[in-house]
Amino acid sequence: MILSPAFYERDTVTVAKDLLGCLLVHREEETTAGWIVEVEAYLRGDPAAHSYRGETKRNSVMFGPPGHAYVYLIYGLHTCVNVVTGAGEAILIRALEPGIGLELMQARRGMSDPVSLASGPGKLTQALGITMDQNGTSLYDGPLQVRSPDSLPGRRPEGFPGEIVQTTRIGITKAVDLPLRFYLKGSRYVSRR
DNA sequence: ATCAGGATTGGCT
DNA sequence: GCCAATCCTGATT
Repeated sequence: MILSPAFYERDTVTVAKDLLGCLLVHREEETTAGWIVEVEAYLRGDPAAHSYRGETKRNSVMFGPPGHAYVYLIYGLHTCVNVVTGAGEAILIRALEPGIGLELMQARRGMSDPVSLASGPGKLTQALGITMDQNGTSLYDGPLQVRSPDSLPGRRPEGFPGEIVQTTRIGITKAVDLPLRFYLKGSRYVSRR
C-alpha cells in the first residue's frame, strides 16, 4: 500500500530508517520499482544540506509539504531523488534493489547486472526514469510512489527485516562526521560497504 | 556578467 | 586509485 502523508510527518531520521525496505515505484506506460536499501538524512542546521543557506529556487521543494519528491541535477549529468519531510529536511535515496520492470531498467541503464542497476543515487533515477519533471511531485498521489515493504506478495529485499547499519554520509565535503547514512545490513545492492 | 563547485558515475591505470 | 564529463546554481564582482 501507498505510504500516507502522516508517514512523512515525523522525525526525519525516523522516517529515513523506516524507508528502508519500502518500495519506490514509478508508474508509466510500464512500471519500474525497487526496494529502498540505502538512504541519507539531510537536516536543519546541517551544512551539507541544500537547505542550509535558506530557501532558494532550487531547494524550495525541501521547504514544501512532507511526502513530496525533491529532485536535483548533480555534476550536470545525474539526477538524485529525495523524500521531503518538511522544514528544509529531506532524505536522499541512495540505492535500490531492483523489484519490478527489470528489463526496462536494464535497457535504460545499458547494462544487465542487477547489482549495479540501481546501487547509487544517480543510477536508480536513471533505472526508474526519474527526471527533473518529478521535482515537487507527491509520493502518495501520483505516478512516483513509495509503498510499504509488503507491497509485492511473497517478495522481500535482501536483509529485510533485519539490522540497520549507520555510517557517515558519502560524497559530501561538509559535516562529514555526522552519522546520517543508513542501509540494510547484508544487502548486496547498497552503493558501498 | 562571471565563476567555482557539486548529496556521481564509469572508464582507465 | 585517479580523473574527466557536463551544466546548473548560488555567490561574488
